[in-house]
Amino acid sequence: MGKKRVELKRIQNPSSRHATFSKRKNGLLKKAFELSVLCDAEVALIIFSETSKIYEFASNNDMAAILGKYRVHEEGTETSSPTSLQNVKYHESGLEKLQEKLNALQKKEKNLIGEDLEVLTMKELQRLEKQLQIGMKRISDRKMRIFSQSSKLLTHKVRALEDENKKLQTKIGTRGESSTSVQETAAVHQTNLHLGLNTLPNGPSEMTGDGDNSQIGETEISNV
Amino acid sequence: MGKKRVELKRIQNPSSRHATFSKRKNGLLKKAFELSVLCDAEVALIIFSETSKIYEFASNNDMAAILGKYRVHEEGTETSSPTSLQNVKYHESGLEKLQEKLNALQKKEKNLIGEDLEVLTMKELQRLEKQLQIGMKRISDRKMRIFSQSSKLLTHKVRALEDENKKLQTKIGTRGESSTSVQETAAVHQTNLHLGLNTLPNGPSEMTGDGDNSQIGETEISNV
DNA sequence: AACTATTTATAAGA
DNA sequence: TTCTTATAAATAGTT
Repeated sequence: MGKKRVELKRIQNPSSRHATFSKRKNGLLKKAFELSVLCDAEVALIIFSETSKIYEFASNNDMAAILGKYRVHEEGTETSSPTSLQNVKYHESGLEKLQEKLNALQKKEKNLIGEDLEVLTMKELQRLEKQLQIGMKRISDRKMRIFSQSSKLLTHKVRALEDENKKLQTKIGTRGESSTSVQETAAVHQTNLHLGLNTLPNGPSEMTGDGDNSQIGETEISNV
Repeated sequence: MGKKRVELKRIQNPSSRHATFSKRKNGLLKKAFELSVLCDAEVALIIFSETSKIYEFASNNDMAAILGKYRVHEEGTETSSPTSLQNVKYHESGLEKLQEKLNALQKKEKNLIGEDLEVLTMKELQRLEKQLQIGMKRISDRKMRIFSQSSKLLTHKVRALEDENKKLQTKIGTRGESSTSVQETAAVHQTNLHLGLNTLPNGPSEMTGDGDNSQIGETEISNV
């Protein structure tokens, strides 16, 4: 519900993702509360942000009660056998699922760094390659931004120093020789920066582009 | 959001209360799902109707994981804390450490696909880039190997067929016309293979080369 | 369950 | 974060 229809997938831009999270989290909490009041329902809502910050709502302000009730209901649903005490612990704690998750992630990561590729199909390899290209592009962009920022800072510093120098010179009444030396210093900085960029394995814009270079703008750069 | 503004209190009329419950419950579940997808957040939502019918949503379809994480967070909040049975279980099972491992891995993976780069230093970015390049190279090699292998197989097949065909021809005593047809068949196979290579997003040899393509030799290829 | 008139939520931008 | 505004969504009342 905004100025544009939004696609149902992870919002790529981190800052707008966080902004949206903040807004929608509040909306969700509000609606959970409303449902509990209007319809006299028991509602428990737990939200973890990307950074694992927690937000919660529990009708009647009693999370424990609802979670307890939930567990009872789950027991009725369970298909599993009369598990041993060990197994109960294992299952209840969610260790099993976590372990699986971890394994999956480890496999994925290995693939990303080019290991254990033997089991992958051609299609999967293509997908992986694309993913890596996107990663490379983003890293390259990020590096560019850092360079831009440091270049900006240096330029500012140089200008400030130049100004101050001029003032000092007029104050003292000495003129001529040192003025050029300052400008040379600035030139050296710029040259070094430029060389640094050129030695990068890939120029930021030469990647197999998905056309999304628009992020590199003045405003973004200032966010470094 | 309807024809009339609604007061925030229990809806008195039972049937409209139930109707509203049904509608809003669906809305809430939908929005919980959306938040989890759009913002990559972990969301758990449990709803009990007046009649204690249960409705639930858990991001990643893993309620246990979120409730587990919730318990851990609560621990940090608790003023008193002769840890509950649940908490003891959590620690005993080593879930906490696993959780940490998982978090670390997730961060790493995000970096690999070019997300959350903001916190990284230039040095880390460089290292990451190198890692990705290695991954790309290995994937490229792997693709080459698969192609080589399939090409080899086809060549063998073609030769075998050619041989058999010749034998059959001499046996029957028919000569001349079909001999060329066999060679045409072989040519078609080769052409298809070549086209297949060309339709790839990136030709195997056009990668951002660091010049080290020497590993792809006959001996290596036969190890596929 | 479907239909709309309205209210709400929220995306984008400052 | 918070505010504003344009617009998309949710949903109250009704059939």
